[in-house]
Amino acid sequence: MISFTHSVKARTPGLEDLDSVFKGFADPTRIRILNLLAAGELCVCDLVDILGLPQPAVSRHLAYLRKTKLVRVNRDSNFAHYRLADPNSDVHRNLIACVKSCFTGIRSLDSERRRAVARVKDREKEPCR
Amino acid sequence: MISFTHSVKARTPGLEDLDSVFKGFADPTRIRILNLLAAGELCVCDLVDILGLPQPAVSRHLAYLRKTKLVRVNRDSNFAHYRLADPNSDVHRNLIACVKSCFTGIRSLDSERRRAVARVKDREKEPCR
DNA sequence: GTATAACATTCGGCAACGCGTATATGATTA
DNA sequence: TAATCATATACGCGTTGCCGAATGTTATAC
Repeated sequence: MISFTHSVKARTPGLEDLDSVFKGFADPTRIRILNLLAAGELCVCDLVDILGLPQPAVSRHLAYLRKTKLVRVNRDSNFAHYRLADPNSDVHRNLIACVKSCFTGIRSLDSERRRAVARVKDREKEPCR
Repeated sequence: MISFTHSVKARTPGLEDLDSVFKGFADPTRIRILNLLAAGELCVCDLVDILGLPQPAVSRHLAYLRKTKLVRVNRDSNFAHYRLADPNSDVHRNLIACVKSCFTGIRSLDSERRRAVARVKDREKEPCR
């Protein structure tokens, strides 16, 4: 018998799913990344630029976020465009809503988010240089 | 000059606070504990009983949850009664709401919560044997 | 005072994490 | 083909997290 682990809708979420989602949020850098992606789709170079962190650090956290299914990638030739994944549980949905509303008020996140919004807007005109 | 680190209201929350809250949720056992405490106040012996884990394990996770300010204790002679702490940020508030609503539907959590509700009710009549 | 009960803390080991540095891969450009 | 750019992964290392077992602490019971 084949188990369709991809058909998210079919499976009732378990404790492991919850745990995984929260672990995705359990790091300040990843919180910053999720906050930036709340602005829209960004490529790794944008994230590196705004976060001011070494590229491998960002890439590793993105890998972690991919594993926990909190983000998804669009690969366009040699650019990787990341965005928030569509939530697959109530908790996930709630946390994404949290990123988009509750996170405002944390000063460092606010200013970064503004930069992300501007960058997303730029990308609409000129796609990643 | 004295810094009133205790007057929570005064300080605008930072990234570290966010991180701390999420780290509190980043473990399946702690998620289970928070889920149980959503039913009301419980003593350690109740938690040990319902979780079916060794007492030191529960105690250590409770210490962690205290450190992250997600729970608070009432010590009554030789019993320790734990309850969810009053949220001190939007994110915290949102996550507690999440515990009370979004967590329903995870089967293992549901059944444990029912046991917790019953236990809380028992305690109203007969306070911790 | 001794025993016991309810919790908390410590220690030792092991796995997971986060980071810096270096390197690999794959597409693009010269 | 060689060089370069964007991104990912590997390696080594210090840190943190979790667990079981043992021990501490405080209060009640005998």
